[in-house]
Amino acid sequence: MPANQELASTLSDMARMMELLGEDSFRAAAHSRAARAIEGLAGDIETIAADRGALLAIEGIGAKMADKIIEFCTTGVIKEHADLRARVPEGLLSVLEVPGLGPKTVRAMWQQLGITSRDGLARAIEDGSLLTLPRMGEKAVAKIRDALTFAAAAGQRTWLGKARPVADVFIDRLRSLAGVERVEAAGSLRRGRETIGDVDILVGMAADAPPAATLAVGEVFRTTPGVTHVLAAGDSKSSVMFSIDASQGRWQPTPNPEKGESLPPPPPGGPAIQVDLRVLPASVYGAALMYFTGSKEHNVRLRERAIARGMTLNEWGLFPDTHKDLGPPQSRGVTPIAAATEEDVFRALDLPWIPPEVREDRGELDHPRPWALVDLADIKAELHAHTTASDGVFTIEQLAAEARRRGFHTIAVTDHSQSSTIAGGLRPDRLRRHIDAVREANERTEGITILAGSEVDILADGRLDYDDDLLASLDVVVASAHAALTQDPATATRRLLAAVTHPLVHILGHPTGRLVIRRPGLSPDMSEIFAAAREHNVAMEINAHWMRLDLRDIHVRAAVEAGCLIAIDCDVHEGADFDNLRFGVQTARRGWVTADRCINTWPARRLHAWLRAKGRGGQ
DNA sequence: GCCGTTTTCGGCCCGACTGTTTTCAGTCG
Repeated sequence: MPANQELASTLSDMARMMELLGEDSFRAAAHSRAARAIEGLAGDIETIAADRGALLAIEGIGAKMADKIIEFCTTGVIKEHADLRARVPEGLLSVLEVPGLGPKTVRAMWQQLGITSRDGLARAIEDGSLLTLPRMGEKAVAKIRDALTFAAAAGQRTWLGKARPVADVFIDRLRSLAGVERVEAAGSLRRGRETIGDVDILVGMAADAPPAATLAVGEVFRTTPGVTHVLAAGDSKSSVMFSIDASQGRWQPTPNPEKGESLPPPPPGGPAIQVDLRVLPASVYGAALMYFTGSKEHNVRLRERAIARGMTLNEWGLFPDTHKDLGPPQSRGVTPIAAATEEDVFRALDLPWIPPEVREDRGELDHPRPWALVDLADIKAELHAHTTASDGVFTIEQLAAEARRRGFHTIAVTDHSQSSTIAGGLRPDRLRRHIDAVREANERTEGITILAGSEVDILADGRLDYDDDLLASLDVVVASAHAALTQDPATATRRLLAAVTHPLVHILGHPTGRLVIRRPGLSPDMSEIFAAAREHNVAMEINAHWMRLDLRDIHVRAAVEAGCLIAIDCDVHEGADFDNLRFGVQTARRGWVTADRCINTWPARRLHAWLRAKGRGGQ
């Protein structure tokens, strides 16, 4: 595990153990906050920690936390973490992950009943001893039993590309119901995070809609085909489990039984994701949408800002006082300053509308206004696509026709190189013939430019998979690492630097080779890679496939700050891959990419000139 | 444990919902 991630997870574990031990909750929260801050860093924590001042400059990290981080970076452990682990049973943290169980309840289970694992909890349910806990009745126990059954699925996050279609099923179904004015997905899905915990659907009802219409929305929601279980069914709030397709496309794991490998068992009831519904008046939709879009940390910042201006912000609107001792303002008849639209609420807080993707408490409230992030409609070129020559399903012409249909002015044919044998990589002679075929197709085709390229392997030692003469005959060179993805960071850094500094490389394809949830990939020193990419005028790819999303959001942000160009590519193998573009664009937006910074938005003339300049003494 | 256009000490976001209770504790987002 990369050091940043390991430190973040250590601090996060410490926070949860402190909660279980009943220690000061603000102290625990401070550790959680520090963990998040570390997770959001693009730079290597071990480098940063060499300068104590740099650590202290990170928001949420003070003197004591800095010492713990330095201790981690120099010794590999934090003594306090070990002390906490000695006091908290191993399996207790997994009990805390069961939905609906919080630190207070789990602590009571542990202290009063000796429960230290999910198995122990299940036994206490069956023998009835759980009922002896204070405030624990039949219904509460039934809920926990249910949650335990679904914990395997519910505790797991899933891929953005798996969750989005689920949201669309519900949105399409609810949109046309009587009284429904607005339907949208909120939460991490709207923010475009690479993994999704549950899907949040928000429905805004017209002012004249009768109460029955609201109830009908809930009913239709809960009876949607694909719903396997109803978790909650209130008037304005419902939760269900919805079955999802577990396939992982061309990355489907293929275990080798001879080596004793097997797939993990599916969770009981099959793979599923939780979907939550909230129904509210359209007159407060904006405030509610902000609230349910989050992130939680972003919301906290906004509320603090509201308080500093003598106002209160909640999901019902922005209110002109802070008398919280008198009860919620909306139930005291106080008229909100703003509530109907997000724009209204932001404006009343002296802010421009903030795109959902950047609402992560990473400085977005201090951004010089207004926001002008790259948009889906800005993308006019696809620079990474495969044909039947290697492992794609389209011929050159079919690929070009599909790209033209989607409004692109340029499509680059970049089949695999010889070392990617499993993917049907092209030997040099085949590539030469393929280049000729692409050029001929380009001559015959109207309305789009077809470029001859290659996705050339970066070999383990940093050499490219074709010689320079062959590479120089291509219009586009995407250099990608496909093998040896478990190299140590220093070796990986040298390897990728060799590719980025190669004079004929245009784009560094899926730079780390990570797969979301599945595989960590390389962990080179990204700041070195970005500095070299800027100097050598190489674009860093955001691979739009939801399994990859590589570069990831925080690296995109660092690349932008380093002055790099960004490419957003679908890595097309089949038609559906074009549809992943929205995930790539969302990831770019999460990294604060403007349209001008993204080469896929450039007009044909500018893009083609940039490509030609490489390797011919230009730039 | 962090942090400061109210504060270097004393705060730290806010409301809905649920299930348990006769006024509230815990969890969630």
